[in-house]
Amino acid sequence: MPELPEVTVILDDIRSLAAGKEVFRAEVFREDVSNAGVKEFPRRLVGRTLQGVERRGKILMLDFGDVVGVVHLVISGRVERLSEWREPDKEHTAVIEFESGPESGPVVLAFKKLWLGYFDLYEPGHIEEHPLISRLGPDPFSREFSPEYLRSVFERKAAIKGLLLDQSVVAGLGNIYVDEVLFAAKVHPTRKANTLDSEEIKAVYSASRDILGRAIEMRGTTFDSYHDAFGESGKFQYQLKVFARDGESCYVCGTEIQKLRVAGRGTHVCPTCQPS
DNA sequence: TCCACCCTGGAC
DNA sequence: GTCCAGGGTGGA
Repeated sequence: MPELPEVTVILDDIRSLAAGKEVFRAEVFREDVSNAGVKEFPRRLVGRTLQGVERRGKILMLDFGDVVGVVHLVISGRVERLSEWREPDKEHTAVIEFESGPESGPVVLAFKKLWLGYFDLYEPGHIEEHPLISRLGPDPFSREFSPEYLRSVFERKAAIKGLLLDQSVVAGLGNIYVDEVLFAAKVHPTRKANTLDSEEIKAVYSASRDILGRAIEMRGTTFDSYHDAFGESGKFQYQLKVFARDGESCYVCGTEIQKLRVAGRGTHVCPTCQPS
């Protein structure tokens, strides 16, 4: 479940492995993996050089000069370095081989399990045509993201959890980190956003930056599917206070962590620390 | 504002 | 064999 921290780590890996390298071979497994389709995908990438990488919310942006790869890993997607080229298949949904360096062998990156995800190609000037990117809210680490901003978007009676998951409100939070942020801010996920006082809004703001920042430092949260491009696990799962801890006791007060459904998502909460 | 749907593997 | 999780979309 790659959210902002995991995507950040993956991008760092891709940058260090492949930035400045030319694409030697590129293929997708199936027509629906990319908006370019099976035939056009290689035609538009081979021979181009990866100029740089960037993150927009949970989306990976790979800058190939005349072409931009827009990759969304959604839930199960991951990126892994392979030791050699292999044809894409159901598991290795998209595979890109970069040229060999003078001292290193070829760099082969597999974009795995893009089952609900995709590896779209856009022309640089047309990225905003992407339906999600055009609607993304501010990045949690941007200046735009502030307590004042949150106050303005919280003037709705929707559940706070649903709003924080909404990428047009904040770009990059997903189910794990929203639960953790709300616990840290001592706000119950079902609270109507417009009932938060300014202290609580500030707490949500600070917790978002703090938790995401620490998760990046620990190279993300690893459950079943996420590993970085070097196959390493993140360490933030050891810092989780509520997520996946239902039935266990709260580290702060000892109350049993509950699991409920909010905004259609499994949601973890300490009923004492986060009164509803 | 809510919810079924998309895809797949894994849990029962 | 059935059911569910997960992010995002599109229709009710």
